[in-house]
Amino acid sequence: MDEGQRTVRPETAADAAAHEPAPGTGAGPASDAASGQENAAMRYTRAAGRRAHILERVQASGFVSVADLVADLGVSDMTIRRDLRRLSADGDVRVVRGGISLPHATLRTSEFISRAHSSAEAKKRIAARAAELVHEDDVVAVDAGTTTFGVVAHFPPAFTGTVVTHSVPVIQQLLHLPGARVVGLGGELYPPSQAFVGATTVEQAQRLRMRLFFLGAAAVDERGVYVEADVERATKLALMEPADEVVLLVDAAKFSSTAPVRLCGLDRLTSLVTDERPPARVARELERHGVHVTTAD
Amino acid sequence: MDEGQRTVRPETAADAAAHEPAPGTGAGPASDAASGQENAAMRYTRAAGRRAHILERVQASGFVSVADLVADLGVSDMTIRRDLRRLSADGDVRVVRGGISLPHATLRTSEFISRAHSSAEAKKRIAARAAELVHEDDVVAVDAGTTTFGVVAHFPPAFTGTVVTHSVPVIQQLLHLPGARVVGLGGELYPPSQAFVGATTVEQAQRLRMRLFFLGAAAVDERGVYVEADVERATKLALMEPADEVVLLVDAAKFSSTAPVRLCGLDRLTSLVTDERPPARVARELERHGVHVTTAD
DNA sequence: GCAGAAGTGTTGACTTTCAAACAACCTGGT
DNA sequence: ACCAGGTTGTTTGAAAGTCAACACTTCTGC
Repeated sequence: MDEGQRTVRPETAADAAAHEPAPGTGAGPASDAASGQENAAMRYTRAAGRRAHILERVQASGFVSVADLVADLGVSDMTIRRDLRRLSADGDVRVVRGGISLPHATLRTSEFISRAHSSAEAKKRIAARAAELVHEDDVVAVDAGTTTFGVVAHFPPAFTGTVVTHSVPVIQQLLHLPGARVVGLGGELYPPSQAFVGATTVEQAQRLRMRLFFLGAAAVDERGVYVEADVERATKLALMEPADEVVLLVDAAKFSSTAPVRLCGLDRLTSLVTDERPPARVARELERHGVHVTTAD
Repeated sequence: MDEGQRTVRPETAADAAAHEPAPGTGAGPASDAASGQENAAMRYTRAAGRRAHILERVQASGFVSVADLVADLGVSDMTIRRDLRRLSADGDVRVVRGGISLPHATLRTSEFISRAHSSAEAKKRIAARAAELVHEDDVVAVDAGTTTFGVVAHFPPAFTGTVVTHSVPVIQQLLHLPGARVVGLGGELYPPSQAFVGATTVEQAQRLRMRLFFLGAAAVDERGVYVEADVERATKLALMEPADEVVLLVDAAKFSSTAPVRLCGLDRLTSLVTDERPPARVARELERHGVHVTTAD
């Protein structure tokens, strides 16, 4: 480093000439420096625009570093830092070492997603494998639940089909799949599964038809599939009915769990995706009903 | 600092005795050191538990610093850092200087909320003032839109009523209002407003009744209220119909905007909350129809 | 015009974080 | 007992981020 003083200072084209008009006033973004045509009138409106850009950045990705902003906006790190301090005083962002993140309140993707990490590894593998069943132009329904939630994240990036769901986290996730058409089922929010349930939900489901339904459950044994509550049962059944294929996603723990409400028998399933081979008795029964079992390892 | 060597090392109770059993093995969280009873069998299962805790933290708040985790978990910064590297390799978090944040994909509260900051100050004030109209045990509907979105954040913390909405961001926000009963209207997702619209949505709205409806709009003049698209119009009308009071929330910019679709006349409004006094012609017309105008300053 | 206000860039000293290398330690198997 | 493999704490030097003070430029109001 010949002129290497310290760290992240911006280096626009006006670098060779050390003390030129460039320093002193914000030289503007790199593009300006190159084109050289800059309206003097807009110079001092820039601070506000910069802060807007910073907010966009942090809200888009949850965190931006000072260095990134310096590169983006073509101003010095000190200027960025002063903007940050101001934004933080307004409560819009939280300043942390090296950059900013969203303030506590804004974010909170909620306990739901954190629960999704209880057996994160297994669920991730299951979800990835299940997502392989989805065609780019497909009509699929996605159940509420942590495992099924993961499937959406593994959808093909070029997905242009339709997704039906009553799960709030799934809807939220789908906002970022630009090509997808999303049909949401309304109803009353049932907090334990963060999904809409009730008569209205069932009614809406009955009007639909889809090729695939990714089903979640609380427990599975050789006699059938079980869930935690009756309200869940009604909604799940309503979504199974109009689906050509029902794919059950469960991690291995579900084979040794119990849950109070019986959803249906194993004969209602088309396939099952899990992370370990099911116990012998369950496996035998699955085979008897022609359920296709996929083990994601 | 008498023993001040460097930085953030943990300082449990076993601090005075320099080279004791404590260093070398993870001494466990501070509580363990105090109670002293620790099961030897679980010692080396701790790494996984630590990583789970870290995930919870970051998912709860969007960012955690290494220093925080050191204090929380009572291990050295290097250990934390090693955990972080591993989590980041799994794609669960993003390591940034000083800590971790959620990875790009997980978060993305989307452009929507960032748009909410276009005239952030004004909208925040409007939202706060409008939220004062809400009783603790109330039935209110919330329209899609950046301004109306803000209202939910200002609901009384002890709110135990019912909220009806077709807006995804609003639903998401309501997940964190534990007392609230949430009725979501399903339908087809309309990306520009991140809300559900269509015949199904309208139909569901027609079955409801609420005391208050917080309405958003793209433009207002003395002849009425305007929105951007026809699909929005149908949904908004369907929510106005069953509401005892219709409260329109608009920032002052909307008085000088134009939008192509006429929603309704000013006579359909009960109140209007804005940040600057409306232009004379609009104000006169509002008064003529008995619309109560609140200016949030 | 001119003085003050506001916005920036620069410098230099300081603090915090990072990573590699090593040593100490636990656990499980032979 | 002892060794291999994994986990943790410590040291150390380098890299990165932070802050206050100062100098300069442009804008605003008089």
